[in-house]
Amino acid sequence: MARLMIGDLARRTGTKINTIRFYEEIALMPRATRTDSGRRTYDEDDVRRLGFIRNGRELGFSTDELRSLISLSEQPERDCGAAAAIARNHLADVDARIARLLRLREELQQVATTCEGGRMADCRVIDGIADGGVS
Amino acid sequence: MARLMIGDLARRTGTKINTIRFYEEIALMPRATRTDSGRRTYDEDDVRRLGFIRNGRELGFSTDELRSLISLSEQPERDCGAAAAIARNHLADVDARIARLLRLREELQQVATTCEGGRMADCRVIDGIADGGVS
DNA sequence: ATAGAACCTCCAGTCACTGGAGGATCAAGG
DNA sequence: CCTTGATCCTCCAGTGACTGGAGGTTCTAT
Repeated sequence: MARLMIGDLARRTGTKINTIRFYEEIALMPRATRTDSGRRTYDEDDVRRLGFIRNGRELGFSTDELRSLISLSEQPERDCGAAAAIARNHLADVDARIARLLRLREELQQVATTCEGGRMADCRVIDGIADGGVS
Repeated sequence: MARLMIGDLARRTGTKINTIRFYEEIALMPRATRTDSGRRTYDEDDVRRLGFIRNGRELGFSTDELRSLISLSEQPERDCGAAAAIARNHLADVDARIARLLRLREELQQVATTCEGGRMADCRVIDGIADGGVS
């Protein structure tokens, strides 16, 4: 069972070494076992856990959300509804952001096409974004 | 011409007072004119500008992006083509953001809906995030 | 024996705010 | 005129999620 050094774990998961240490500090990763000289060592479970964390972060989950998802997953007998709730909540967030961005997109497009070859004084960019799709 | 106090501007734009002062500090808002006793006063232009900033921020534009858009708009004699180019550029940004969020949404929805009322041991939320959409 | 890679801790900085302490000023009521 | 309470001021510390670097130790290979 070759134990992994922090650099190996970093390469395996595409995570910076400092970030791994940071995750340990905020208890998102468990406290790593150490060699006699004090170096952190890891195993395949750690690779999976860190992989989960990285994916979760990329999907926009906060470290708090990930912490609760992880601790939930460590109680295999518990009901899964809480985990689903966290995901649904996050989904609602994403939906709202998409909706706002679509409105902005429309504004920007209008702005970009009606603003050809005039002077800035007549440029609708600022007003367009100032309205922010709250039209 | 009743001048607005910082609290009025805050209410009008849904911005916290401290945030307005912070925007002044980082030169996103101009240095406010002051009363004799040192209180900041604002007018309708400031309301519009702050509205623009808030909308832009909510839509994911950095303060740097907002600053350049604003400074462009403050050169009324300049050719508007530059602004249109920047607007198109931002449009491309927004398109990319929307596309990314739509992909994210799809994954999240799968994750959130395939997990109804089981045990954590079988929870699809955890697996879904762990897979990170590499499905 | 030694070079250099990889590790360690600790700390400062980033971005975009947010909150609070401690103090000044203003408008209204008594 | 005085007091009360709201509003304002400056300054500073903290947040989340990292990132980077200084200064020092340990491991591995030649």
